[in-house]
Amino acid sequence: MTGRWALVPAEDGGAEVAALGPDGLLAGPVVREGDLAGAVRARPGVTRWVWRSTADVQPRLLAAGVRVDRCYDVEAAETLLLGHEGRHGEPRSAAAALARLRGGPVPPDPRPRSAEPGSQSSLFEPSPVHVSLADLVEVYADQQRRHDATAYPERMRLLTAAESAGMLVASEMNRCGLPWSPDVHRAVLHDLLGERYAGGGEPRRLAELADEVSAAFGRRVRPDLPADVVKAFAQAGIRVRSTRRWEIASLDHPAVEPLLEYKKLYRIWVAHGWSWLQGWVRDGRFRPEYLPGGTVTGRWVTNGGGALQIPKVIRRAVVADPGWRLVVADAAQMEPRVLAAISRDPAFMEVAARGADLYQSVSDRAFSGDRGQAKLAVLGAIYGQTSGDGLKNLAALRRRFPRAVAYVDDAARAGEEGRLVRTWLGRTSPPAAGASEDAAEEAGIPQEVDPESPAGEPQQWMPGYASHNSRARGRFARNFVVQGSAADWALLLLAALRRACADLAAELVFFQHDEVIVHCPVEEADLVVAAVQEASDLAMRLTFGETPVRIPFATAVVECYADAK
DNA sequence: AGTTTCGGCGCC
DNA sequence: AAAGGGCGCCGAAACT
Repeated sequence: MTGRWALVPAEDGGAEVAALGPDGLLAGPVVREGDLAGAVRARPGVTRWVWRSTADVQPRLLAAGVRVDRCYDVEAAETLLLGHEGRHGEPRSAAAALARLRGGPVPPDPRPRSAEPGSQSSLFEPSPVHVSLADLVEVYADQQRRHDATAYPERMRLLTAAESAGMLVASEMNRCGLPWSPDVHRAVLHDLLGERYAGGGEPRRLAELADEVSAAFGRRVRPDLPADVVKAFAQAGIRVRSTRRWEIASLDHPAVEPLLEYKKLYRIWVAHGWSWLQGWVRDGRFRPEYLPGGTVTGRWVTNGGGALQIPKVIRRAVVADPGWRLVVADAAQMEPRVLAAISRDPAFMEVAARGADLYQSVSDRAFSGDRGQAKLAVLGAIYGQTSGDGLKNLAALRRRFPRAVAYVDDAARAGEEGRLVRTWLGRTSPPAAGASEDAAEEAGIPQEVDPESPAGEPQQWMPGYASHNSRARGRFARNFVVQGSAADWALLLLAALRRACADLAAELVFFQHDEVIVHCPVEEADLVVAAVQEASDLAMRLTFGETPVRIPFATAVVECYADAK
């Protein structure tokens, strides 16, 4: 009852299970069990459960109070392996993987369903094609071989294991939910927006601000309609291209102030107002649906509820249970530190080895103490800044940290040339739209001219210039290797933290790229604070190998999320 | 009438 | 001051 076991749920609530050998193939009989959770509970020695989809199995285990240490999510792994093989668009269901293996017709993936407040199911409906345990094992064994064919098999194995751990964490957080006080939320809304009027229209404060905007223009203007606002400014003799905050803010006009205030509050009202509260918070918990690997870089997304975009003012509503605390832990300068780890730039690693503010350290070495410039330069290198002071700053950064900048420059060049780039563990960028056209154009092959475009305008792909698309792909690839490798690390962090919490009453309740929240009894708070930093250090070693780089956490123990930092 | 895209802004 | 990466969400506008 040790080692890896495969599991396939049955229609009737039971399951089939079987032990796997070192080659990933069946190493014992297929056992039919009447109770899925019971089948797992009865085999505590299993080190890793291999199944089609965590989102399919894990909710049933959690409902029965069964916890597994590790799993291997075949469909998550299929997605990553296909990506590494440069086959991003192909169906990634287990059934599709099996069909590819057997040379049969490949079924398309089920369509993702749309977000539904309060729903608990997985993003994909259950696969329409049942995959038997024997078939699943066949796919799994083949995946093991495909790991060996990657650039760095050990890293790829770590990546699929980490993504699987992320799936476990996500389904546990989906079930647990984030402690949320509807009373506090309503108080915040009332404070900001005023009373609601019957009929669902704008609350009082928004109506007042709309009136102020109209009064300033001398006519009725709807501040939520960009076209109306642009027209109103034009009539006042001010030409604006859009109504974006940065374009409006500097204008000299009495409508500006109430307009900006309106936009700020309007957003809270529509995105996190009373109807959001009604739809997404039940029994004192906000339950978004986390989707690990939902973005191309490996960052998570949430399906519905906007959990990763909770406005700061609304965080007042995130309140620990009585006698419990929220351990809010924020990784300090995660992405620059990850760049240090993946580039192995000696000077940059030295800077990133310290717990002290990284931007300050960089500025001491390269910007005569100007922290702001150092931060702009570092972020510009990671994001691909193309103009302004960024370029000058980048040159200074390059002089002091040549390997770090070269690392992202190389990625940018690969992206511009339409080549794939990978994160440290092997998550692979999708081929960007237009890449093949640009490559052909650079090779001198004429492209079809868009018949809709005006004849007199120069085409974007005129020889001698990297196209707009090409440069955009460069920026994407540049960012991909850093953001994606940071996401690699974050998965390992979560896995380690989950392990630490398993010995406590503490629960992981929130994760947002470089920030985690653990909900725990007040007595456990100190343990959890230490566990976060230990998990960070472990994740760093596991992900990047021996490196002096550290990612320190700024941690606050609070009763309310808004009181952190 | 239903579906897709756009504009704007929230988060990292 | 303006600009660069990744997302989700909402209502309005633009489509089919």
